[in-house]
Amino acid sequence: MASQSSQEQISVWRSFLEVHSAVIKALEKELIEDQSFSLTWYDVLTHLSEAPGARMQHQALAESLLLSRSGVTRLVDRMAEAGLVCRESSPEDRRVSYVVMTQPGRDALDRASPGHMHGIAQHFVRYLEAGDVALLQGFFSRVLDGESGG
Amino acid sequence: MASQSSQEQISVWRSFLEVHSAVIKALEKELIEDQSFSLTWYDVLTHLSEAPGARMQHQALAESLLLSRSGVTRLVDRMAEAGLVCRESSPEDRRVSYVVMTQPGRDALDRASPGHMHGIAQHFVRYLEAGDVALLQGFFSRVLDGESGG
DNA sequence: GATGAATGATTGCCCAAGCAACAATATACA
DNA sequence: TGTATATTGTTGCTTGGGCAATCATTCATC
Repeated sequence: MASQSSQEQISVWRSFLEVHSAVIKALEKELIEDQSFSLTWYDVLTHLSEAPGARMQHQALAESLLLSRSGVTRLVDRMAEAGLVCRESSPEDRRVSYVVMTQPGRDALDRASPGHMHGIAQHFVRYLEAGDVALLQGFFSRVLDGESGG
Repeated sequence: MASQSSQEQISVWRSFLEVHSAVIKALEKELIEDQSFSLTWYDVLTHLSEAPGARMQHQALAESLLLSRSGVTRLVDRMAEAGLVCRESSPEDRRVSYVVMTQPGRDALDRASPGHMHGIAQHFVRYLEAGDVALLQGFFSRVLDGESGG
């Protein structure tokens, strides 16, 4: 499309960054105030809850969370210490260890979820107008398709 | 608008996060490979270059960069050590110290800028289709207006 | 089957950033 | 004028995350 970026297009990019920062900060703050855990922890729990058996390999979790493997190792350490997840080693492949959501983890997610959804609605979704959803989703999908392949 | 978030709206939010992560990572990688400095440094230089006299107070810089004051102190320490900026204390208010872009800083920005602009075009702007710019800018502006005020 | 390459997770080390406490200075107001 | 309050920047401490090296295990090839 645009081989040279107009000022307006750069401006969209900058606004994108500002929106990200502002909304993330608001959501993180609320989540910590309400549940005393971070957006990252929430993300882990969400991904686990959507995975079959509420269990995922470290590797897969790292990819989903867009984090490095070592980051995930440490993250899981902390969450395990807090009792929200535990590790289980695979009998088939003794290198892999699964991260499994515990009942307290499930409870924590259930407690946090309504508030967080409300936060997303409040700080982001409510600014969407008719037609925005489809268009934004289209744009984001194109970016993700294009970027994942290189 | 939507007081309860549909699945599609949440999905937009998630895609937003993924796009941010993917694009930031790509840009950061390129910038570091090409110029061996980070997106944050680039941001500092950009903001300084747009400020009158290429100088800003720490405070103002922190607000622009969406960073904490202490973060900026340390950031400026590193950039000053690299020679890209320097500090100047204000004669009017002896508490404030200005961050001023040096000539090497200007040069670094000039060297980095074309590549970075190209990166933004490549990883973000080129996925914009006709009509996207206005709509995205509208949405982002509404979010920023709404969020800055509370 | 043995041996070299690939893969999964962990560890050591480092960096960047936030919070809270602080020092220096400026402002308000009594 | 003098004292309380606010503001600016810095510092100590902690945290979260990345990269590269490592260990254990599995796969591939011979």
